[in-house]
Order: sequence, then structure tokens, then C-alpha cells
Amino acid sequence: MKENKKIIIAVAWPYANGDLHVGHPAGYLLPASVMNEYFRVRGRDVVMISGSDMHGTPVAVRAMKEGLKPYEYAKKQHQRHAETMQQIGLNYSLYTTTATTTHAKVVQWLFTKLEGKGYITKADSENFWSEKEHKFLLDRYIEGTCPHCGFTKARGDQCDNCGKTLTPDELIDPVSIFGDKELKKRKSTNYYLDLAKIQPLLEKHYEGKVNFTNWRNHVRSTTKAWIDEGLEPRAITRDMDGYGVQLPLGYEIEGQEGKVIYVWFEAVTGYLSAVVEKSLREKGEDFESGEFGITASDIVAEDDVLESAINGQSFVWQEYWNSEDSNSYYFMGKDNIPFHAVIWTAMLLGLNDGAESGNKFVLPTNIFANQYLNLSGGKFSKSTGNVIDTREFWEKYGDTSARYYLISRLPENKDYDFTWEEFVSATNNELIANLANFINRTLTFYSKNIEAFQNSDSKENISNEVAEKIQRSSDKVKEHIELGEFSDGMKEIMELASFGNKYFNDSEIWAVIKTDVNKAAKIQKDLLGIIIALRLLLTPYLPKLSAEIAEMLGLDELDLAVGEDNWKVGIEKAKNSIEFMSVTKEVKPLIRKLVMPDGDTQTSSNLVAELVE
RNA sequence: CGCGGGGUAGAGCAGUGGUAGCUCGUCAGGCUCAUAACCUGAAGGCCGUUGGUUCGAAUCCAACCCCCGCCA
Repeated sequence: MKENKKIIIAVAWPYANGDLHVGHPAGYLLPASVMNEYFRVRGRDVVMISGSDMHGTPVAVRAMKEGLKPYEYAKKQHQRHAETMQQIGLNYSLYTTTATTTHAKVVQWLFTKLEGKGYITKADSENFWSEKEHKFLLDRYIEGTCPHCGFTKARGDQCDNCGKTLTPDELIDPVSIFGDKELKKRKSTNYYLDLAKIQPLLEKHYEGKVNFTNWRNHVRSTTKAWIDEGLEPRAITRDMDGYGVQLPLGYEIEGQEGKVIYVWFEAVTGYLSAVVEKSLREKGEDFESGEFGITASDIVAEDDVLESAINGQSFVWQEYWNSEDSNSYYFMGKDNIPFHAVIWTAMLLGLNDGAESGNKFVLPTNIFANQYLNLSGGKFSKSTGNVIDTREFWEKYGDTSARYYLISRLPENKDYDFTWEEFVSATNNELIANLANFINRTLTFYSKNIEAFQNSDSKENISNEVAEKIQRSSDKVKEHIELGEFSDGMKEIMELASFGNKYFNDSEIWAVIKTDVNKAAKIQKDLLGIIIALRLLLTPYLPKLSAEIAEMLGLDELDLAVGEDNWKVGIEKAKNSIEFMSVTKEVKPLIRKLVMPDGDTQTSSNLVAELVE
């Protein structure tokens, strides 16, 4: 990997239809956070972007239930998402929404570009029409009897009883939820992304390329399965009462108002539009951005900043998106793999088709899709309320315990069951017993004897054994993070703490200091070196814990300036120049132990583990 | 056969052809600086089942059984 490359960290956009449960951080938010913080310490120029997905049926349905207009509801939910993101430590370059003018413009621009290259086509189909509402019906607004299990309240998109996915045509005796007893069909015209036409480009892109060997197996196999099956044109537009991103001027479909661009097409484009928005904000451009509910029906694509940028004017976003010296990493749950590895990639390939080298868009360098985190074998489900809420989880147990458990058990390659017992065990027996205990015992001992150490005439530096250990740990953590093996990186840090504990024991520093202060001082330097290394290695993983170590020792804040590799600098410092610095804050236990209450609470979605005084 | 994931020590996982590993728990020692934490050692597995390929399979192939997820 070239060290000067820009990095895009593209985080999947959560729906604005409900709060985030702990599956979200475990699935994709925490891994993205680790990678982002890591590269920032490395001094790399990284932009991490995401936002709330404001459009789409789930949002509209939920808003209807709450008695709010879709945008009102989505805006409220977006603010909660934004707060949660901050709470769990995601330092986005920009966390925006899909309801901004900038987003609409970028989506429309992309639409016209792909249309111009012949990758978007127009076709008619017969869709269910509601006389009552005088509009086309969304799949999930149609109900009927499930052909598989006979459930009478199956929806047009899925049967809630047997879980099978359906199309409205499969339903027996379909009716609308608005009360239409007999449904008729009408001709509906829609735009389609011609994936069949892009398929050869996709095949060529993925064919036997060496750089995909780093992709996770399940990501590769899902991608391959989709492509092998053969792609078909996919509708880009749908009937949504105008709720969503409008078609560009000149592309409207006459007599069929209310059509908007489908969420799948529009939301992934957010990775591009968010960087554009950030770049516009930085330049102080007087450009409406971040406005809610602007559906941009009056926006003219030709008048677009993207166009002027491509015609020679240079914008910061291009340095990330159009540079060959750029990498993009995507974070999402496994359900999103096809949309990114196949569809979004296809869109970018279409865009790049025939483009000059300076105008090509960077294709996904890697897609870190996680499997699912389940609740004790059951599933997290918003509708049944069987969820552990992210905010409550973080509030009760604190950032360090919450992050440690989820990160050390990330479902990177297969599903993982959340159990309270495991959570308690991980916190008490791993996080506290090993890592926190090492920090605590070392700093407690140090602060008690600090004067003796400062008055000793130990001139020696850290021992080679410890210096080498620190270097090895650092190298391994780096490698794991760059390969997207985030929980392995965490394990490596725990291994260093374990080494520290053993070193403490074997050295018997508590006995040595009584007879030989200079020798004890040397040992103490080794131990401090490990602590200082841990503080650095922990920054991406457990930022609060890392900051607390720094605070107790009065260490400088890490410099995150672009260009300086402070990871390397920090490791060198930990290996070499240990001073007997003053302890600037009282040393005390950093993390509270947990205990399980009696009774069968394993599968509870309540926060059952209790904090020990 | 809708799609996908998985079945390896009590628990959670790693291991994709060559003497079965890690973390936690358990048991026995040690230590006492530390949030009864830490260190050492031990016990504990016929790697879902059956068949096949191979000098050799947890690892490849086939069939079967079981578990889990699919409004992230």
C-alpha cells in the first residue's frame, strides 16, 4: 500500500426508521471506527463518511405509524443516529443524510451520466394500482394470502409468517392496505439500470485479480454467486408519492408523478455525495447543503458543481474519489454485500467506462462486511422489541466495556450470539483481569515509588526483550487492522498486556525495590514502556481507556496531523525514551466489574448485567 | 434444495492435506504490586454422521442429520 494514498472509509448508511441496536456497532460501525482512528494516527489523509438513509418504505411506514410526515420523522431519527455515533466514538469527517440538496444533485448527475452512456434504459410494466388512493401501490402496501403457508396477512414483499420473500403477483386475493378490495393493474413506466449490459465490465473487473485475495471469503463468494447467476436490469424508479430523490429535469415520466429514484440507487451514491458535501463545506461554498426535505425537483444537472469540477475546476472531493492514489474501504452488514460489491461497483464501472484516467472513480479496495450479531440465538428484531439499544448499552456499561466486548467478538466471518454471560465474562476476566489490571498494578506501584525512581541513578534504557516485544505487537496490530482483522488486532493487544503481567510477576519488582532501587528502576522503565505502547495501540480500539492512561501519566495528546506517522513515532518513544514522568492524576481502577443476577436472564434484551461497586 | 452462515475440549472460537490450537471456565500449586486480580502446571476433544479420494483428512469429494440468520 502506497503511504501517500488518500483513504475513503465508507460506512453503510443506517435507515432513519428506528434506533440503532448493538448489532449496528458490532456489524460495521466499530470496525470502521478502528480503521479510521488507526489511519489518522498513521497520519494518513482519510475521510470517513456516512449518513442517515432518509428515504425508502421503512421510513415512510414508520412515520405513518408515528403520525408524522416522513421527513419530520426521518429528521428526528437522524439526529438520534448522529448522537449515537458520537457517543460510541465514531469520528466521521461528515455524517449527513440523503435528504440534502447536494445529495440530490450528485444522484441526478450520476443518473444522467449513466443514462448518457446507455446504461440506463426505460421500460413499461404492469403494476397494481389503487383507485382509492389514485396511485401505484408499493409492494408492502399490498396484502393477501401467502402461497407458501396460507398466512392471510402476507405482504407483497414478504410473508411475516413463514419469512419467504414474495412479489405482489404471487399473493392470493391481493388487496391494498388502503381498502381497495379489487386491485387493477396499470401501465407503469420506469427507468432501469441495465446491469446485464454492465455485466461484462464487472466480470472483467473481478476476474482473477490478485488484489481480491484479501477479501473475506463470504464477501467473495456472495459476489461471485450474484455475478454467476447473471444480472438483470433493475428498476431505478418507483412510485413513492414524491418521497425521495427526484428524477433530473428532462427525465420526468409524464402522467406518472410521484416517481422517485429508488433507494438502492440513491443511498449508495451517498458515499460520493457526502465527500462532495464535505468538500463544499470546507471551501465555504455558498451551496445549499444539509437542508432537509429538499427534493431538488428544480435542480438542473448541467448546472451542477460536479460538472464544473469535471470541466477543469478542481474540488477537494476529487482528490479522494478520482485519484489513482486513493483507497476505499467499505463497512456494512452481510445483507449489503450485493449492493456494494455488485451494484455500486457496477455503477462506478459504468461511470468509468470511457472516462479519462483523471476522471475515473475509485472502485472498492475492500469490502469489510460482517455477519450478524444475534441475541442469544434469537434475532434482533425491531418489530418485536427484542433488541439491546446501543445508547442504553453504552450509557450503562461505558465505552470501554461496550467496545471491548463487541470488538473482541466481532462477527467477522460468521454470526455471533450475544449473551450476557459472555459479556460479563469478557469484561471481568479479560478486559479487567488482564488489560486493566496490568495498567492498574503497574501505575499504582509506580506512583507509590515514583520518588525513589526519580532519585535513582538508573541511566539504562528499556531492555531489548521488551523493546522487541513492543515492536512485534505494533507490527501485528497494524497488519491485522489493515487486513480488516479487527478482533485479531484486539487479541494482539491483550497478548501484550498478558506479556506485561508476566513480566511484572517474573521480575518481582516489589521485592527488588527493597534491596536494589536501580535495578527496580530499570524494570519500571520496561513496564512503563509497555504501558505507553498500550496507550498508543489502544487508541483505535478503546479510545477512552487510552485517553485515561495518557491523562494519568500526563502524556501529550496524539498528533493527528496528516503527513506525520505518529504510530511509528509513538512506538519509537515507547521503546526508547522513557522518563520517570510525574503522575498527574490519581491512579485508580478504570473499569467496573459486572455480575449476573440470578435467574434465567440470558436471553433478556434488558440490560441485565449489573455493575459491581 | 428460496438465499446465506455454521456444526472442533464445559463456553466462545482458530486451524483448508502431514504429530489438534487459542481465550475463558475447571482443578492443583506459586505470588502478594494489583479490581480475590497476576504467574506456573494439569485435566478435558474418536474435529456432526456415513461413505469416498489419498501413503496420510478436522482440512478435498459425495450423501445425510442438526442448529442459526434473512425489516443490520
